[in-house]
Amino acid sequence: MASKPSTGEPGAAPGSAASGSAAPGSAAPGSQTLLRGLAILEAVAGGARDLAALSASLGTTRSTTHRLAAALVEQRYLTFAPRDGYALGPKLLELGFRAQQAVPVTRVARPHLERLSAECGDTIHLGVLEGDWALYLDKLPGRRRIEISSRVGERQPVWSTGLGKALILDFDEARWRDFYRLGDARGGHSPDLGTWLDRMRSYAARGIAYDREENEPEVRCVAGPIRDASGAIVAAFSVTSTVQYMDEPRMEALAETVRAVAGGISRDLGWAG
Amino acid sequence: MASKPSTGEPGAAPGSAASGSAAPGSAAPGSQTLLRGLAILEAVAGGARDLAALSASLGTTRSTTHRLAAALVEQRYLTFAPRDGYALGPKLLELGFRAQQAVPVTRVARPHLERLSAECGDTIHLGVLEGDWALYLDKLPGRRRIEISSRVGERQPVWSTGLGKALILDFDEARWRDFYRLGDARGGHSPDLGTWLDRMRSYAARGIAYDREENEPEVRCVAGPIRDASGAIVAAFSVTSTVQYMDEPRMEALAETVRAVAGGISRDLGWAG
DNA sequence: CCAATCGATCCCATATATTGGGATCTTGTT
DNA sequence: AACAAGATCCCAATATATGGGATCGATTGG
Repeated sequence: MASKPSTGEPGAAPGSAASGSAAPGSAAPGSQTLLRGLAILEAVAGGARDLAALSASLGTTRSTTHRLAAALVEQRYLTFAPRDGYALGPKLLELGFRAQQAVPVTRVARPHLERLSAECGDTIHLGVLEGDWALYLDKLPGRRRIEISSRVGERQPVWSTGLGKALILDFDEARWRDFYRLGDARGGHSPDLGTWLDRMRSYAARGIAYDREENEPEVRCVAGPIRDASGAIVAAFSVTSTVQYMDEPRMEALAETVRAVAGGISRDLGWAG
Repeated sequence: MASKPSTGEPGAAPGSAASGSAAPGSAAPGSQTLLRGLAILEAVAGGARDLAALSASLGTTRSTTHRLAAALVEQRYLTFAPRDGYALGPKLLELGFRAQQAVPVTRVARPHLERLSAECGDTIHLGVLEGDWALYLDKLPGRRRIEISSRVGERQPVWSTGLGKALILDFDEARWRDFYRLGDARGGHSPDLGTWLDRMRSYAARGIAYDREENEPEVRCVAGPIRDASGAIVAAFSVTSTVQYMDEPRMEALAETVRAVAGGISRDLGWAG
């Protein structure tokens, strides 16, 4: 029955509506004890403090719950303080930190972006904020005959690209202005400050950034922010094409897709949203 | 079933060795499956990539190992990629981050330490006393090309690190001796007891602890204690670098900075000093 | 000050979830 | 094309986890 538990994540089709809660029917035979132990971890993460709360949360008796919790405490996955009850333990700090180091954004994002690329056929970029610039880390060419002139390792101004704008979506207006001013130094701005800020506000509200030929004529893109476990934006990706493939309706449709993919990558980075 | 009745550790794990995970005499009955699952997590953290390595590492058959690993993958504690094998999963990132947030000191200290990090560019650690050990709760890498080998969630001996010494600055000499003796059990002390106590006295008087290559050659640090509303030392942080960036004059200068930052954090915790 | 209460910890016979040997399948290699 | 390496699946035997209840320690209230 198991469909394809192969590649890390199910994900399947875009717009996975399904709830995130554990599906009761999900097959996981032969690991009840382990699964219950992990459930305790998540119950504690979710705020459970004492045995009663844990027992209720996973539907086991006090004895069982206690035994499992005790094992987790002994292994330092949980801590237990007589007054305050259970809390997440140092081992989780350690493993979480290791996981963070071992997992570059590029590798995590790759499969997601490849799926997206196969689906939409446009050029996709992945990038991070480096100083005052947007740095391109990865690029998936896409199937269109047109070529987007950009290279991995290249830097682009933040204020003018969709990807750049997605990277600074969470910043406050003062910092937005700073980034806009960086453009003044080198060549003209397309939109004036007021217009640009208005757009940024709307992008921030929607959680998606657009680029409607503001940077180069004929070139449009939709970009989404990628968040880590802390919720901070650590990277962004953009879907780019020429205006002939990117009319307004399609941009709207893409926005949903981009949001979904961005969420998927973020979750793989530990984002809980 | 002529399985090995020994629940202990068979051979040494491949790759990185010597995690202190296996509790010596402590038997945790009634949670074998859970314990084995956790062992898999740590084996992967220690570098195990494929089923064979995992099986060897915890002494179970392929079937069992696979079933547990599959459960962990399904719960997103691990990821599995056909080519690369197993790796730590996003759930660990999430729980690790939550664990960090759950410790109030970490949250309060963060902004202060980030400011300090931006200013000095060295590696900064935050830690607390857990039993007889200094437990690292947070780490800010710093901008130097050198890398300090330490991990969040890791434990270090108190007597040998600047951070550890800062944590016990308020203790009396009897307890200082106790901590010094803990070092005897495992390997040699750099300074003899008398010298060490002399230094501790001077550190206590100044309210700052140093580490002048006592723990590792080339590595120096300056550490300050963090106090809560009661005035008790509840945490400490250290600024670490190699000797080339840390000559005597700079250590003196840093002492003032560290004292100031430590005071700032302490005040945020309700300290009135 | 003692009784009542709440929660954690421990014990043990029973039922059940887990185990591991091997068959099978998938994927990459010679 | 056949091989090899590793992952995945299946099933009977039994070691393993389960939970009801007793115990213990601490906190609250009368």
